[in-house]
Amino acid sequence: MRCQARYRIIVLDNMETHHTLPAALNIAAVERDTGLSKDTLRVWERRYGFPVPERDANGDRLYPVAQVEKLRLIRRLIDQGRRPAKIIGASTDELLALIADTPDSRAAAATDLPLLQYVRLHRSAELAAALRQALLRQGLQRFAAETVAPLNEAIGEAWMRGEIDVPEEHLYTEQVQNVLRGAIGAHVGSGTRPRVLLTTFPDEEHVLGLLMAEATLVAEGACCLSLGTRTPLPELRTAAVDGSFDVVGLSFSAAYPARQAIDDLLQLRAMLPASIAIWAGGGALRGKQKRLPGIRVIEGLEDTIAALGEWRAAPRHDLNA
Amino acid sequence: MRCQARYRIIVLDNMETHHTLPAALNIAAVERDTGLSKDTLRVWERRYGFPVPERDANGDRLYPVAQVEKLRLIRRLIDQGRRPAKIIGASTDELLALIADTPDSRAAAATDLPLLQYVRLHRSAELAAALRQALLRQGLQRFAAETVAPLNEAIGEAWMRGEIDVPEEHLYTEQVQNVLRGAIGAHVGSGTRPRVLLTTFPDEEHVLGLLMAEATLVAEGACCLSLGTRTPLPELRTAAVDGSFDVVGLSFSAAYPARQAIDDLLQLRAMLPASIAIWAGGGALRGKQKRLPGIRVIEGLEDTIAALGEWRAAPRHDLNA
DNA sequence: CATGATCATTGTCCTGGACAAAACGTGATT
DNA sequence: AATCACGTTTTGTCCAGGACAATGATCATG
Repeated sequence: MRCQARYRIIVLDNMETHHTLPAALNIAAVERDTGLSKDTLRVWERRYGFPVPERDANGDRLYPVAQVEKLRLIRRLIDQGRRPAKIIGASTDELLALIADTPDSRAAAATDLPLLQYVRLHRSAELAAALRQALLRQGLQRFAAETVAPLNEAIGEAWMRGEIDVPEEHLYTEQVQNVLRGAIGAHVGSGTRPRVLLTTFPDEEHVLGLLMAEATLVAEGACCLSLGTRTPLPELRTAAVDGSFDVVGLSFSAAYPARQAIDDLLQLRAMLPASIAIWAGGGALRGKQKRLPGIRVIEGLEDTIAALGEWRAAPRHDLNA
Repeated sequence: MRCQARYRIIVLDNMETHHTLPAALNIAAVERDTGLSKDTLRVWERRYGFPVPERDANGDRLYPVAQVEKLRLIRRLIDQGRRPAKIIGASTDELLALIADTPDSRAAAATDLPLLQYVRLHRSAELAAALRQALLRQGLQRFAAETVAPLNEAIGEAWMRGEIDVPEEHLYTEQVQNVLRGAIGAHVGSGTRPRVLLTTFPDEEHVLGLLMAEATLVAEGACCLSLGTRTPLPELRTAAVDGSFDVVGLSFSAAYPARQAIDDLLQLRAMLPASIAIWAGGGALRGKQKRLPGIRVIEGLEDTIAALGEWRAAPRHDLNA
């Protein structure tokens, strides 16, 4: 089977066998590293003349690392809203210039956050200590809203501008998870209402938004159960109904296509009984409330508390359950 | 763009619009839900005559949920070592019988674990409380080795046997993460040696093995930095060298192809200076020590402590760094 | 029994064509 | 100025069917 070896890399030894770096990646590895599907990579080659990979003895594509780097830059710019045809012909340097030209100067201001510097410099111990200190000082709720949320945004923007890379983002996510999960675990609070089931749709893998929501809700005395990311819709329905939950909460990162988020939410709405509320929040849903009948759009972390208040103030819920 | 809607589902309204369930999934959704690639799905249809999806107005495949269910069963059996041609013609009931026939009767014994029952019954609060209690009773290290590890295995086997589903596994993973990460965060211990960089390769997304390793190491006074899952090799190299780590630790679930694990590890070994040790553990590597020169294979959690002892007893490390 | 050669199975990659959904641009309307 | 409606262009995914190498299975030999 040709691709059973899912991470096949061709190594070209230059002089010695020490410190060899992979010189070319097969199409599956490029798909993983850039997030561009194999079909997209092939159709770009056909249409725009880039990338133009080498071929191995069998005629399979082999992408030099330089081209993969450029693909990564292009991917970033497309995520910012640019279109492939406009940028794919540019040189690597021009692409870097485009990325640096992001008019979002707020990012530069946010750069002053000392915590962001810890991320940049890989100071994980200091980062963890500072996060924990902020948690103690602010309490769980304000910690999520006033420390983690802005930091999240600053990291996202730094990522867009290419100022941080995979390891920095991973490190950040790990440390925040450690702190948030520890704090969430400390709040036992079972048996209270409402009972909220938290998760994301199958194509959404970002976990921090979910954890922040859970932290906020738990701090307000709700009884939360998180299924983590990527729960298939039918399973989500079963879990919500069988567990007699009051609310299903969904989190969407800004990268999630808004249109798909709306479709998926309406689909879920049709699958769940009306007695179960649906709350949905995150970047993909800003200002989409009117298009989502039967769904409470959460506009930011503070709004979570408002939604909770509304639910508790609502005339009647089956309290005999 | 045809697949920009990555989670397109065709809903057939039977009578009312309430409680509609998706009747058929497009090929991308099936790929996500079953883990079988689009190419594999198409080639199976060509070769074995299953699955045989409907077609939409455009000629695109639409897989009825019944066929997706069967595909999931087939996938499970293949993961157990069966071959597609032998089982793809069987009926759903016959497949279920095959799964139930797993000779692994240890799973039945492990079923008695009370914690596993909490997972089965979605008793998340009780599960969390029991985990926390076990942690307090046993301490972090024994908790990882004597509670989490066996539970992990039992869950894995129950999954293979089809006794638990996506939400149960997610719920379990979430709760264990909450407890483990809280405990890991409590150990500060920076500045000690060795400095260990923990992560997984890009195709490995299971996080629990990594967390268990981190818990064990942290409890022994190592200075751990986890990058979470899926770190690309070049970035891993950079992070390890720039952060002047003594050890890079990799975790492999049992589902990771052993051959690929070996290739990837040797590749990493060639990329890192000899002064940085590589430790690798997890199901995919049982008994593979001899094929991996320059890599310390960790045979189980207890062996982690042994490896740590060996490292500390080794004649000389650059202590002036 | 272990080991090596032969054969069958199987997953991935290839080419080149097609199409619908999203983005864009334009002009009319509030 | 915004907002909306509409035609045009761009773009990502899907399709068919052929090919091949890596893996597993089978069988012969030491």
